[in-house]
Amino acid sequence: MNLKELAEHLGLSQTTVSRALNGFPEVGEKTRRRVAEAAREFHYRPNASARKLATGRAGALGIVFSTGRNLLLDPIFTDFLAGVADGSAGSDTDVLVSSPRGDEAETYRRMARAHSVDAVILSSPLVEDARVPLLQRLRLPCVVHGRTRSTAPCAFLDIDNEEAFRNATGMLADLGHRRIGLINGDPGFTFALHRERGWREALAARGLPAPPALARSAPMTEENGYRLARTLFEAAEPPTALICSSIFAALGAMRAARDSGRAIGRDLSLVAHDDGLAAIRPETLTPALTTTFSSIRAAGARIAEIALALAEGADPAALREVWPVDLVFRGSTMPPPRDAA
Amino acid sequence: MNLKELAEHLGLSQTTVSRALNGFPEVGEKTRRRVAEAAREFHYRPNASARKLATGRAGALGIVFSTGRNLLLDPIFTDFLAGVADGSAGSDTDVLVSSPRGDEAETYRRMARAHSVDAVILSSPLVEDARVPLLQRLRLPCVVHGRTRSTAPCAFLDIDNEEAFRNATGMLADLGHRRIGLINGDPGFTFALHRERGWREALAARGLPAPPALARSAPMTEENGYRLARTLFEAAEPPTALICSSIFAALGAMRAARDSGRAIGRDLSLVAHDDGLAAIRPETLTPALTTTFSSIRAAGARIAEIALALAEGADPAALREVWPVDLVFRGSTMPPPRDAA
DNA sequence: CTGAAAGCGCTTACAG
DNA sequence: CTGAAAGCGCTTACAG
Repeated sequence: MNLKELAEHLGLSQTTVSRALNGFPEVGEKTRRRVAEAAREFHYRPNASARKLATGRAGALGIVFSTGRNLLLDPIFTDFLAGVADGSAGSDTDVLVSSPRGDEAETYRRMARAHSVDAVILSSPLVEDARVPLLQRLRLPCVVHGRTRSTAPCAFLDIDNEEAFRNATGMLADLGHRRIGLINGDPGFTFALHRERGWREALAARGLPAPPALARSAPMTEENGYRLARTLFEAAEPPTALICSSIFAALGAMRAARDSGRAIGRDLSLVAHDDGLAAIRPETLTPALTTTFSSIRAAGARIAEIALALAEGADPAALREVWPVDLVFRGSTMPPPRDAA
Repeated sequence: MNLKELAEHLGLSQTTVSRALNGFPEVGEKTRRRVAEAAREFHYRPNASARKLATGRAGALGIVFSTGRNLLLDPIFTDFLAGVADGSAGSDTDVLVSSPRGDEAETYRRMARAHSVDAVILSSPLVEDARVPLLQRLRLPCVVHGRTRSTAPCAFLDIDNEEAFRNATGMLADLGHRRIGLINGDPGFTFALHRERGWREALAARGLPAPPALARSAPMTEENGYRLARTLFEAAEPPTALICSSIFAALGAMRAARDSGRAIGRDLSLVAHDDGLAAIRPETLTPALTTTFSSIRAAGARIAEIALALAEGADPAALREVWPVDLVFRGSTMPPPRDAA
């Protein structure tokens, strides 16, 4: 059943039916009701492509899987995407994911020229991220999950990584730790930069050294968490506390601690950033893990809303948010052992 | 730049330009080259919505995040989706993910009536899955990742879960284990049913008992892996080997083993199913984990191809594949300890 | 408050 | 081998 048939059935014009369905104010109340009734009865749904062509809107938000960055490998992306899908479910806007064939830039160009999306969501931004100026040039509205260096005319939603890791580090220092290691994500990513900065500042504020050797980074897998923790433990003066940028790295660090005879909590304090992944809940581990927590799914939902607003022509400058991050204290953090202080 | 402008610039009709661009055979070679050249020069891209409207194809594959099932919580979904995106990258078909607003069935109805997708991909199928008959009724082609009970007129790609777990169980039994526990996914899912069947058959084939108490199931999180393993260990005659349906559950089982003083490999043999998640590589754990392995990303890519074929009108009956699963032997599996036999 | 008609940008019989 | 024209199913000035 299409609009024409529905209109004929009702003895109305397509114009009126279309207006009634789209909630235009000038349609009479009884007409509107009749139309709504019939639409329901016949399960009428406007053809998505036709509507898009007529309105000029693509009716979709785009996300490109960038093979280069660690996005693909990142299990938390499922939660993020679920959030985006949640956030856009209210509108009739689709979420369109695509894999770059060849060049990632080419994929965005294609999107722009084919008008297949109204706005783009950028994940895992680099400090210097070429996608931002590219999208600018293509006049494709975009919202960044995270931030890039330049406060380019771009919307973003980030969590306060700097403050989160400043707090976590400060808390550990206040417990008496003097050597606090950092197991971070790849240094090109803004979140990693911010977290290291938070770590460094908290140490500096307390007059503690922040030697580069204490801050390591690599893609956030279990294996890398293990490897980096081992490296840190092998130092002449190994850290008594560790902060990990992901729950996966934390798992690896816990394994490294065990392998080197350290009891988490007692011999080694551990804090991890938790994105709220259901598959691994830090509060259920032994011991329960102290975390900096922020739901990545909630972020995804809000990002979809922002993208939708941009698609409607909202001002990007007004759509910039930095969310606070909770520090959740649990059993994995204690004062350092006597002999290590 | 649109088709009309491009045609005017070339001094040709829209018809010819369209045909040249779409590779129709009747276009002259020089004309085709001229057109291709100009299209490249002006970065011409046909408007996606217009093309869709004209051809009647939606140019998209649909995936619905079903809040009810564990899909959302499943980190491996990222890998699957990346595969789907890979597999569809060659065509100009988008992958559209959506969150069900309200009823999941309603979401499919909407997709069907709005013609927003050409085919649907179904993840995490239940043994009895209402989505299959629904999609049938809506005449929306679909491909199942996994299987449902009824060999409904539906395409699918599954891995041979039964054979995989039969092999793994058989291997453990051949090493001398007599009590082999199973930590499985939720029993409503077909993969869980098949895995339990494989486990049961391998035991039966060797005259070993397969008491229901040895086969546990729950959503495959670290915590559940831990909890179920604990339960199994508390039995009068605890298992000397465990097979886990996911790497996350295996992580939990390893933790439970440690907590109960069991050394993996020596005191407790462990096998896990590995989907090929980059964040946790079983070969890098201590000890390296024996696994049944199948790349979920590769499956996603093939599923996209199948969905594309269905969208072109291919016969679903010809598009059914069951992939073999590798059994990769590593350090976590050994003969049981003497005193436990 | 309602309708006839143009237009969105393509594809594709049909005619030559 | 090429083109004029209809049509895909909507939305939306414009007129009444």
